Amino acid sequence: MCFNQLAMHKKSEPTIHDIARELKISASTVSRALQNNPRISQKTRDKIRELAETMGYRPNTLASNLRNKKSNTIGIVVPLINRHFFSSVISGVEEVAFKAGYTVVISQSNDLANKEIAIVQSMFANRVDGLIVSIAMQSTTFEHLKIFKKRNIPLVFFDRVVPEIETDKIVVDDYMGGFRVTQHLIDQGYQRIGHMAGPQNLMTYADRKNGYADALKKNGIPYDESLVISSTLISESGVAAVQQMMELPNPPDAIFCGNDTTALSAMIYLRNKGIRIPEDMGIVGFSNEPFSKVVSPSISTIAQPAFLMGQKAAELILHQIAHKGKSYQTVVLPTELIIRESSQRKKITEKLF
Amino acid sequence: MCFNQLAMHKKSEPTIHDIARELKISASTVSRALQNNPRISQKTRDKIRELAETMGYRPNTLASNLRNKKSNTIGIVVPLINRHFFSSVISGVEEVAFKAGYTVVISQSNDLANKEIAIVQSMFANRVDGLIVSIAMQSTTFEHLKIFKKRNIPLVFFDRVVPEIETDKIVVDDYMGGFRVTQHLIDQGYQRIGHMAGPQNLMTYADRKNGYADALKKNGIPYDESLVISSTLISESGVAAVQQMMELPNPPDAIFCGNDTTALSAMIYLRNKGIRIPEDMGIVGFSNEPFSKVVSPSISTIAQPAFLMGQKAAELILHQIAHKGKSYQTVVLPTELIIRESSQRKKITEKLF
DNA sequence: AATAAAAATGCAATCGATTGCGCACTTACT
DNA sequence: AGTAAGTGCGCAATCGATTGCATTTTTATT
Repeated sequence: MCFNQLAMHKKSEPTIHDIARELKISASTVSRALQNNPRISQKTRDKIRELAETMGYRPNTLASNLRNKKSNTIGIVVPLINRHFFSSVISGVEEVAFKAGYTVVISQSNDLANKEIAIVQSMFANRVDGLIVSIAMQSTTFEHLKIFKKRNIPLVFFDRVVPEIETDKIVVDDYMGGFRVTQHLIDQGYQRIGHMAGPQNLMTYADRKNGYADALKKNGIPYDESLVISSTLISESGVAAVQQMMELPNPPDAIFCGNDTTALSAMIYLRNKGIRIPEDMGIVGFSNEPFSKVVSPSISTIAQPAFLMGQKAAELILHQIAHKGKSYQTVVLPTELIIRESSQRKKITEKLF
Repeated sequence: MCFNQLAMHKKSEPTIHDIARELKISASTVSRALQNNPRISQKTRDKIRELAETMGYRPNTLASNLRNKKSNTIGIVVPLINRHFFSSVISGVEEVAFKAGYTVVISQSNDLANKEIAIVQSMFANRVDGLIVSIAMQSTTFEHLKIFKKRNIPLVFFDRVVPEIETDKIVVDDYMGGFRVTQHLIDQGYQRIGHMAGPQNLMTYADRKNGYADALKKNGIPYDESLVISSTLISESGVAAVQQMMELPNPPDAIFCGNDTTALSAMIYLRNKGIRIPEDMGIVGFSNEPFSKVVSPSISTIAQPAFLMGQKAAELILHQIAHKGKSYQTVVLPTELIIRESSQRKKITEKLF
C-alpha cells in the first residue's frame, strides 16, 4: 500500500498532510473533516476518517494547542503529593478535568518556597490554561503567583490560600472546625483544653486556633497561653508539645491537636506514660486521615471533604477559563466533626464491621 | 517606553519576535541569545536578556516542543492517585523528573479498562516523551499500550506489569514477600495458614500466592485449596473471606492477607468475634500502609519501597529517552518483612515513641 | 590597501494543525 | 441563457521557537 511505503521513509507520526497527500486533497480539508465540519461533504469526511484510522493517525495536540493558544492543561501545585489529603484533592481535580477534556499536570513543592517558584514558572512556560495551588508552608512572597493574575490566567487556591491575591478560593471551614472540636470537648466535661496549633502564617491553622479560642470564650473558659503550642505539626512536634504541656503545673485534660498526625503521636506518648484516653485525657485531631478511624482508641477528628474540594477547584478553574470574569468567590466547604473513642467519655463507638 | 505601548496593542504574551523588533535584530538572534549560543556576541546576548527580563518574556514551551518534537513531559497512569502506594510512586517520579527538567502529567484509570485506554490515547496525542504505567485491575487487552512500543516511545511498567510487552519493568519481589510472610508465620508456630489472594490475572498477586505456596511446600505443609480465597481485596472482601474461612470444619490459625486493607478488616471482624490476635490467630498484610503501623494490634506486613520505585521508574524512562535502546531490564526491588504485633506470639513490639 | 579568515547575524523553512477568504463548480430560478 | 445562491474545497497565513545555510561585518594578515 502506498501510504505504508511513505510511512517507511519518514518514520515519524502521520500528519494531516500525509493523509491529504494520499487522498490528493488539501490539508485544510482533512483538518475540517476530522472536526466534522459540515462544510466538507459526508463522503469526503468518511473517506478521510477511514484513511486516518488505517494510518493510525493521532492528532498532534502540541501543534493544535500552539495554534489555538490553549494547552488544555490544568496545573496543580501541592506541598506533597504523597499525603492523603492532597492526593484526594488531586484525584477530584483529575476526575472533573478529564471529563472536560483537560489534562492535569502536577508538581509538588515539598513545602519549599524556591521549588514552588520554579514549578509555577515552569507551569507558566507550559502555558497551562489554569493553575490550582495550595501554597507551601515556607512561602512568604507571592510574586510568582501574582503573575498569573496579571496575565489574566485562571488561578484557584485551595486549602492554603493567599489572602492578598484576589481570585477564587476554596477552603474548609477551619474556624467552625476548631470551634466545634472545642465545644465538643467541653460538652464531654473536659475542663482544661490545650491546643497544638500549626504555623500561624497559614490561614487554615490560624482559623482553627481562632475557633478554639472563641469556643472557650463562649463557655466562659479563660484562654491560657501556656496551653497553646505552635509547631509544624509533624509527629515529633506532637510528642514535644504534649511533653511540654504535661510538665505544666496545671496540665490539660484534653488536647485539640492541629492534625491527626500529632494527635496520634501524642496519644501514643500518653499511653506509654500510662495515661488513659479518653478517661484521663481527651484527644481530637483534624483531617480525618485514614488511620484515625482504625487506630485504637480511634481518634475523633474533623473530616475535610478533600475529593469534593478537588472537584470544586476544577469546576472553578473551568468556569474561569470559560468566562474570564472579574468576580471571584470564596467557597467554604463545611467540615464534619467525627466523634470517636479518643474524646468520648461515655462510650458509644462507631462500629467498623 | 516603546515596547510597553506595543505590548498594550497586542495583549498576548511577548515573543522573541517582539524582542527582536524592539532591538531591530532578527528573531533567530534572540532565540540563540536566550540559549546562550556562543555564536551571538556577549554584548548582544546581555542586551537581549535584559530586555526579555523587562518585558517579562517567558518562552512558549508549546512552540518549542512542537519544533523540537519533544514535549519534555512524562505521563503517568495509575489506578488511583488517592492511594498511599501510588501517590508515593508518583511523588518519586515527580522528584526525579522535575530535576531533569520534565513535567509530569498524571491520570487515574480508576481500575477501569475503558478509562485507561482513553487516558493512554490522550497521553499519546499529547506526545508525552515517555509513559509510566501501572495497569488497571480490569484491563485485559493491551493494544493501547503496544502502540507506544510500535512507535518506539519509551514505556515503563511498574508494580502491575504486562508480561507480553517487552520493555522496562519495575516490580517488587512479590514472590519473596509472600514466601517470607508464610515462613515467618510458620516460624511463629502457626500450623494452618490461609491466604486472601488478589486477582490472579495480575502478576503481583499471583507471585504473592506462589511465594505462599512454595513456603508451605518447603516446610512440608500441604496446600489446601479451601484456605485460599481470591478477591479484589477491598475491606468488604476481607470480611467475607475471613468469614468463609472461619466456617470451615478446620479453620486456619493464621491468615496471610493480600494487602493491609483486608488484613485490617479481617482483624476487626475477628476481634468482634472474640478471637485474639495474635494469640488465637496470626495476621499478616502486605504493602505497609501507614495505618498498619498504628493500629492495635499493629499489623505485620511487607514494606514496598514505593517512593524508590517511582524514582527508579523515572530513571528508566529518562534512560530510554536518552538512549532509545533495544535492551530492557526488569528491576526487582527487595521487599522487607516488618514484624509487628499481629503475627508475633512472643511479644517484642516495635516501639513507636 | 587588499584579501583572507573569523565572527556575528539574518533569511527562510520547519514543526503540525487551524481558519479567513476566495475560487470553482453545481443547482435553481427568472 | 443568464444571474444568483449554494456547495465543496484549496491557498496561504498563522501560532512561536528553532536551525541549516547564507550573508554581512569585523578583525587579522601580507
